[in-house]
Amino acid sequence: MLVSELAERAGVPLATVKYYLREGLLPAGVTTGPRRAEYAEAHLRRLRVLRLLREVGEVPVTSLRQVVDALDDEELPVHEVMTLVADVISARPEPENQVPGSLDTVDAVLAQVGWDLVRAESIDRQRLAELVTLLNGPGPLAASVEVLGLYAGIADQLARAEIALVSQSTDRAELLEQMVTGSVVYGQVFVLLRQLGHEHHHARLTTAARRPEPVT
Amino acid sequence: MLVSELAERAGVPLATVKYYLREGLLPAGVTTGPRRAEYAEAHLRRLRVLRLLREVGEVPVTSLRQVVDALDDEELPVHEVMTLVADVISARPEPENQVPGSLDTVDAVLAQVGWDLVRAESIDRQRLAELVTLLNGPGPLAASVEVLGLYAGIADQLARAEIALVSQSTDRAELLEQMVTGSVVYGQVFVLLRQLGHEHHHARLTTAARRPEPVT
DNA sequence: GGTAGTAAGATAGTGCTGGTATCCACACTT
DNA sequence: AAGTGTGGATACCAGCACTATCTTACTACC
Repeated sequence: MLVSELAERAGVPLATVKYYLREGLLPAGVTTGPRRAEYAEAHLRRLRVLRLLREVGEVPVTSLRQVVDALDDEELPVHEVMTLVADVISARPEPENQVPGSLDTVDAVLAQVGWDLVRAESIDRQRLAELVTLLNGPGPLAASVEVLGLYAGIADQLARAEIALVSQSTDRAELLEQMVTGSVVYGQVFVLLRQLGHEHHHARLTTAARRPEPVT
Repeated sequence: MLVSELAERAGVPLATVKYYLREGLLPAGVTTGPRRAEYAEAHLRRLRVLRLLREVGEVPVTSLRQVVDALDDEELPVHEVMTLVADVISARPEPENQVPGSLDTVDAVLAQVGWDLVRAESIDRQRLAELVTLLNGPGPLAASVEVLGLYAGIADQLARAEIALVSQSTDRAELLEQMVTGSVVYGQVFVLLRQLGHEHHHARLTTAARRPEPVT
C-alpha cells in the first residue's frame, strides 16, 4: 500500500498523513525505492487510532507522540502502557495550585470504594484534587466526601463492567489499541448518555406538576 | 466594584475581563461617569461561571455567548435553558455523516432505559449516533444495543442521583448557575473517577496471577 | 488648583495549534 | 517518451483566546 492509498482508506487527507509521518506519529513505510515506500495494515490501524484519539478524544498531537511511544515500547507491560496513556491524556499545561485538604478528600473517597491500587502520582488523582479545590472555592457548589463517594460508587460499577468487557483479546498491540480507543470513545459515549439522562429526568421533574407520573 | 477589582476578585487578568466585556459575555457595568463604571456581585458570579465553563468544560468562547444569552433570557423556563445549554456544549463544527442504522440503535437504547422525554433534535442524540457509526465502522470495536444499554443503565443511575441533588434552590439565576456549572464540573469529576477505577481494576486484574485476591 | 494615578474604550498584535500548500527531482506506469 | 504520482522538505495559513498598547479624561490627594 502506498501513502495515497493509506490516506484514502483511512479517510484522511494526504497532507495530514504526511504531517503525521513528519511528527513521528506514524512509522515510515519500508522504502522499496528512492521515491517509493510500502505501508502495511498496521499503519492503517495506527492511523485510525490516531484519528479517533484526535477527533473524539481531542488529544493534542504532542500527546499523541507520547501515546505511540508507549504503544510501541514492547518492553512495557500492558498495564503500564495504560496508566501512562491515562496520564498523558489527562495532563493539562498548567497544573493549578490547590488547597491542601483537597488531596485528602480525594484519598478518602478512593479509600471508600476500595481503590487501593491507584498510584499516588496518577495525574487523574491530582486533577481530581484540583477540581475539588475549585468546587470548594467561592461559588454555589461544594464537594463533600459523601457526594463524591456517590459518584465514585457509580464510577466503580462502570469501570468494573468495562474491564470485564475487554479481557479476551490475545495480541498485545491489538489489545492495547482496543483498550485505548475504547476508553476514549466509550468515555465520550457515557458522557453523552449522562446528558441525555439529565434531559429526560429533568423534563420529568418539571412536567411532574402538570401530569404527575409514577416514580419507578 | 470597578473592573480592576472584579478581575482581581475572580482571579482573571484585567485584559481578559475587558475581552469578555467586548464579546458581550459580561454585561457592562452601570456607568457612573464618562470613564467610570460600577460592577455588582452578579458580574462576579457570572465571570466565575464563565471561567469554569472555559477551563473545566473547555467550552469555546463563541459558545459561551449562546449560553449567557440563554441564561439572561428571563422568558425561558429553566428546563429549556438546560437543553439549550446542553446542545451548545455538545455541538461540533462538523457534524459527520453517519450510517443510517445508528440513530435506530441509539433510539433502541433510549427506549430500553425509558428515556422517552429526550427531544428528537437533541444534539447529544445525534452525536451519540455519530459515535455509534464510528464504533461500528472499520476497527476493533463494536457497539451493540446490549453494550450501550449497559452504559445507559449506569448513566441513568447517575443522572437520577444528580437531579436529586440539585432541586432545592429557589432563585432562577442561582439555580441555573448551579446546574450549568455542576453539570460541567461534576461531569469532569466523573470522567476522572472512571479513569481511576480503570486503573485500580486493571491493576487488580494484572496482578491477579501473582497474588489472587478475593473478588468482592 | 495642580498633579499623579487609573478608568474606560478602542485597535492592533501575539503565540500556539493543527494542519495545508507548494515545490522539487525523480521513478514507475503505459 | 509522456504523464502521473512519490517521498521529502519548507513555507504558509486560519482560528482561537487572549494580551498589549494607546488615547482620553476623570478622580482623589495634596
